[in-house]
Parts: sequence; C-alpha cells; structure tokens
Amino acid sequence: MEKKIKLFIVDDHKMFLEGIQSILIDTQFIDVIATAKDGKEALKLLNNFLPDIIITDIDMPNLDGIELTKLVKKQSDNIKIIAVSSHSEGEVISKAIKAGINGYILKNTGKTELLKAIKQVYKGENYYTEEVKKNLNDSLFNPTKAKNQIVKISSREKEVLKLISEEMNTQEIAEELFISPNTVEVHRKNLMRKIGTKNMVGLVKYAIQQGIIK
Amino acid sequence: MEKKIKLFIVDDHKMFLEGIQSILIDTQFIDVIATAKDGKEALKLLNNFLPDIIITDIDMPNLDGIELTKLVKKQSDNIKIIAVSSHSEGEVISKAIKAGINGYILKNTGKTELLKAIKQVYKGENYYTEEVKKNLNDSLFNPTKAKNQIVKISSREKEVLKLISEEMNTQEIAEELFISPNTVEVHRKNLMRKIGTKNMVGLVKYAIQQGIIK
DNA sequence: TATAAAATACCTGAAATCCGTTACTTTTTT
DNA sequence: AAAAAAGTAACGGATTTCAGGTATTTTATA
Repeated sequence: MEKKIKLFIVDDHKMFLEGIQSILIDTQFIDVIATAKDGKEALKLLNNFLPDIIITDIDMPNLDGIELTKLVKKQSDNIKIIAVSSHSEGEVISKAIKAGINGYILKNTGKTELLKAIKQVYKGENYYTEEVKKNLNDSLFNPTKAKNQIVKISSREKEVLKLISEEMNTQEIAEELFISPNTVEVHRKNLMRKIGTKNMVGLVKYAIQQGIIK
Repeated sequence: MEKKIKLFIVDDHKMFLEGIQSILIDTQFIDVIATAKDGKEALKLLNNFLPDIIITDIDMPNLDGIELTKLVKKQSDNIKIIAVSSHSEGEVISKAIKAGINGYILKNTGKTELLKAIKQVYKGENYYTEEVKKNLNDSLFNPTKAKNQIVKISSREKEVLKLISEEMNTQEIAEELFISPNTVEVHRKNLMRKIGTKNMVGLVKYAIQQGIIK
C-alpha cells in the first residue's frame, strides 16, 4: 500500500468544495486532509496541516489564490499548488505562474484532468491544461498585456480612477480635485499604461475587480 | 421503495457538474438522469429526458439560466427549476423569480441546503436561501435599484453591451456582428438611454452588476 | 543630499464618443 | 391585420478620449 497524496482544498464556494471532495474521496490514492473557504483561512490552517498539494481557486475574498501561492511558496517549495479556476485569460495565468503555481486547470475540464494534474504535480512536474498553455502563449507574445505585472497604482491615480468609475469626465474630475484637466488626463493615461488597457472600459473593470469602487 | 427524484443538471463548469453529481449519487432518493454544459444543450436534451427538477447555473454561454427557465416554463410548469448561482444580487434574483424559478441557492452554501431545496421544490413549494430572500427584499425596497427593472434590454443590445465590456470599440463590434458601425452606435445610445448613463463607464458597470459579463 | 517617484501642467492631432434626429425593414405581439 | 418592438442604417456636429510627446515642482526615500 503506497502512501496517499495529502490534499488541501481551498474554494469560497462550499458546494464546489464538497463536490470536488466527493469526487476525490472515491479514489484510492488521495486523502483530503483539510479545506478552507479563502486564502486567509487556508494560511491559518496550514499551521496545523502539511499537505502535499494545495488545490485552490483563484477568485476568492480576503486573499486570492495568487496571493496565497506567493505566501506559501515563500515559506516552502515542498508544498505544490494547483489552481482550479474559471479564468482562462493569459494575464491571470501568467500572474499565477509567476507566483510559483505548479498546475493550472480550468473548471470546465473534468475530473480525469484533475486527477492527471494531481499525479503529475505530485511527481514534481508542472501541469497546465492545453487551453491554459495556449492563452499563456498568446499573452506572452502580446506585449500590450504581458507587461502589467509589477506596476503600482499611486494614491492620486487611485483617486482619479475612483472618480472615473463614478462616471465623471475629465473636466468634472479636475474640478473635484482642484487640478488641471491636463493633469487628470496624464493620470488617466498612466493608469491605462499601467493597467494595460486602451480605454475607460478596461479601467472601470480593473477598478471593480480590485475593489477600488463598488 | 419510493420513486426517485429525477434530476437534470446544467452548468458550464464540468468540474462543478461532476462534483454535484458525485454528491447527489450518494443519496438514495435522487437520480441524475442527464447533464448539460449550457442552456442550449439543455433544451436540446430535454426532448429526450423528462426530469422532475432542473438544477441550473445562471451564468452560462449560449443560453443562460434565466433564459432557460423562461423557455422551459413556457412549455410546462411540471418541470421545477432550481438555480445554483454565485450571484446574490437582488436584480439577478428578481429576474430569475420573474422567469418562474422555483428555487435559488448560492454556491457558497453546502449540500445540506441543496438537498433541502430539492426536497422542498419536489413537494411543490419554492425554496430560496436566506441571503437570497434578504437581497431580494433590499432591491425591492431600494427605489434606485427597483426602477431599472422596468427597462428591458433587448438581446441584441445585450450582445453589444457584452462586446463593449470586452473593450471593443464601435468598429470592432460592427465587424464582429456583421452590422454597420452606425447600428452599433444606435444600440449603444439606446443602452445608455435605458440604463440611464451618459458614457461607457456606466454601461460596463451595469453589465458587471447584472452579471452580463465576468 | 542626491535621486527617484509622484504630481503637476501644457500641446497637437487623430480617433472615438456622444447627442439628436430621421427612416426603413423585420419580427413579435396583440 | 394592425400595432408595437426590435433591428437596421445614415448624417452632422459637439465633445471627449486617446496617443505621443516635453517640462516643472513637490514629496518620499535611499
């Protein structure tokens, strides 16, 4: 009898958590030792559990899968991490890989692929779903999107972004902040450059995603 | 031996589908007779299967859970429908209920609640999770939100809105939909009038709020 | 105290949006 | 069959954003 693979699963949807557990429990070589509903809870529980592999969602409240990966990997590379996400965008995947993730599969793939990923990652290799590899390449060869990794949005830029997201135009923002419309435009342009978008739509999506507004 | 409840499950995430199936297979009184990856496939399969209850996601490509509900309910009220969604916004819930949905639970609730909902709906009652009921009331009594229920965004407008939210400009959308840029502008202007905003920022915020994208 | 980063401001020209209005065709509903 | 709604298309002009600079001052921070 070989040793079972110890799994730790993290997802904010309890139903998904229970579902994936129910799938894995049927296999002989896997043991789900713990679960958590977000990255923060996961970190806390990792003081008491030492899994071989963490399976984590990307989108989560409190601490998302990418941040969780960074923090776990900072402490130890022995714990392998597989992302199970509905995001197939190159940028998200790229961030996850930079954070040190060992596997990335999509929620629209089935359990066969999940088991394959678990086995392969357990052996020390990385595993990325075909679609993931494809989209990653796309974004790597698309310079407009590949660069927006380390950029930091300044506090003034954040203010401007917030007002943009409140449907104000340049003139109105300038009046609100007592600065020249030219300056507002500079901030907006820098935001677009940093975030990697070419219009307001990309900005407001980013603002909502980052919780800067709403 | 009583008759088993025949379920049909619809979700675009195969893993969720398999997970929920795996959960339900352990119960004695439930039989998962079929599954589908979106509303369109579900409708097609419903010619061959007659479930007691359909369990469906809301966000799906091709045909979403709300549209599916409308179409199914148009044919027969014998088939009960339960939404299992990550959306807890009052507007989405309100739409689902207007479409005739019999139950609405959130993905962050567990299997206990799912089984409870299935049993209750099977008996002919409706079942809505506590948080769902709360948010529904909030949006009903919040006049700023309650008013934008009356306006109806057409399906073509919704398409355009989706593409706008994907950071496409007028020209690109026109090419994507094989229509004149003028027409795209008309749709955009009508969207702005209906939604009550004067720019793209308002549109994309609405799209995200309503779960039309992301 | 250098120097880097952030915030300020201006300019030009191109591209896209926004606004109002009209009008025809197709589809759906009554 | 009539009416309403949805989808299509066009025009002119005002406004705004977008893309590309340059340049000065203020504020952190190494």
